[in-house]
Amino acid sequence: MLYRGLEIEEGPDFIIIGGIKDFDAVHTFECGQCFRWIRETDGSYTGVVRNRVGNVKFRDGLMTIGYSSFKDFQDIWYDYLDLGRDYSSIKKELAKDEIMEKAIAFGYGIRLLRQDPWEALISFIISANNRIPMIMKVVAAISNIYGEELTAGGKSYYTFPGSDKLQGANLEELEACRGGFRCKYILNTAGKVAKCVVELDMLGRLATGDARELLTRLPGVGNKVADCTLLYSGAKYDVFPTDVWVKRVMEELYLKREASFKEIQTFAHEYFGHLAGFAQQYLFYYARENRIGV
DNA sequence: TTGCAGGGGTCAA
DNA sequence: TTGACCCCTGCA
Repeated sequence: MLYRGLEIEEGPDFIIIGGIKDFDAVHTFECGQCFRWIRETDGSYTGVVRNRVGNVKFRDGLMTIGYSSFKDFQDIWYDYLDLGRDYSSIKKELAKDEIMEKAIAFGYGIRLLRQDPWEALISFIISANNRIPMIMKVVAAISNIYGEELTAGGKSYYTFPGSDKLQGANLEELEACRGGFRCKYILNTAGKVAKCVVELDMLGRLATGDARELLTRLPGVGNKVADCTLLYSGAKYDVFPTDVWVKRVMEELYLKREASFKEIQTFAHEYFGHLAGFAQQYLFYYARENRIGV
């Protein structure tokens, strides 16, 4: 059958999708935007989105999503994987200099996942002064303890717990997830989100600056975490999350000198405009994998 | 084997 | 503007 220009074939416990361009599983799941997709030995990735488990494989232009039905594709995967967006035109518009050309050629299959803003928020609070394998472990531990169990392929998976659930956690128990000094941020942020002091669902409707300001009211959330939350939940694409890697690559390749975070933000805003978020992701992946500026 | 630095940032002084 | 911060890993 045909769904929004994609050819879908439905199996007993999987679907096959044809007609997807500009996608690569490694690029998308390992470019640093998400922390819940586990690479399997066959090169596929298994993850939990909302209350569904999925196993994504992409080969020879065909995507297979295991543990999923066509309805799951309509309800979750199409949006989550951002399949409705024309990345070819984005890349064409961004590849206006040699640096971006290289970065895009390197991470040509990156798609910005439209993650749950709450999960992205907590994940990036955990990312502060931390490393990716560690972030993944902490997010998994929180899900295992506070999330709900799902079963797929004879294995257990866990949903990411909502703010209502996490706000009721006690600090000591949460600290068993090895989040360290970030645990108190998580707990306090969960309380504020559960009480709707900050409404995550309305972020997309605010001006970018206002959305960022709102998020930074939450404990453990500065500009970097706020921008990651906005970008990786698909709320805003004109942000340019600037961490040490992005700072390095911008200094080395564009500014040709040391620069402050604010200078880099200003440059990115003017140079990449409404596509700044996409540019950031290509650059980050390129810089980190090639250790640029180290 | 032990010890020490440092990591996708944020907060408080 | 500067250090501390949990916890873990890598490397002397």
